[in-house]
Amino acid sequence: MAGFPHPGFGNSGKCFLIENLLRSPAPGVRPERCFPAQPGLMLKDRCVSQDGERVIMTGVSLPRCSGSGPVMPSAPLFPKGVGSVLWSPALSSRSRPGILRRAVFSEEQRRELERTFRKQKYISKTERNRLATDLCLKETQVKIWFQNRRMKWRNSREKESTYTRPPMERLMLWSQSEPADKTHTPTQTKHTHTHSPVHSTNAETR
DNA sequence: CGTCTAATTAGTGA
DNA sequence: TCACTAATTAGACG
Repeated sequence: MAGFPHPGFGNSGKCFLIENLLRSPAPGVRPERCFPAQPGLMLKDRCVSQDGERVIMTGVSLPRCSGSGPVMPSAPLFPKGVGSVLWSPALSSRSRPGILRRAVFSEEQRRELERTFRKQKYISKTERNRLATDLCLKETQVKIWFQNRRMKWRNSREKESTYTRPPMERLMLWSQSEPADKTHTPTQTKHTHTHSPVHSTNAETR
């Protein structure tokens, strides 16, 4: 397979767009503000909302649903788990194949994630759970974030060492920063706590 | 339009 | 079944 299981998706997939597929005027939606006072709020001037299908409000910026954030609307728009994207549970992930909803995490959310990442490149289940609830994200999102983050981190290190280090040294660095063997689940943290692999200071972000 | 990055897919391992 | 990597797709944004 490896291709795209869904026709009309993929390379030229933009042919029939969401707009077409699910066009909806979304009358009650004010494109110009997802939330008051939310800097983390991406989508500056559009908060696309199509039928509630794709309201991206990333940011709802829940600086912490558990109360410590600047603003939390009294009514939790996201009952849970959707700190960043608002999609109906019915169509989570793949109920609408070919349509990718991409959340944009708020600054707060990222900061927290980054902070955790700096300490541990691999997150344990418990930590993940905690972080997720803390940031009003789904566990999956946290997981994915860490995955992507690791990739990014690795790539950047690789590049860096490609230019600055002799090959041997690079290898050594690798063995240091990777959790023993990278090919299999480093997260044997099944129920134990994490094993912070090495906090290699370098969780560089732009 | 290029970059960043969230999400998806396929393949693998425990 | 779940998590991981690697590659890829596609949305947000400068």
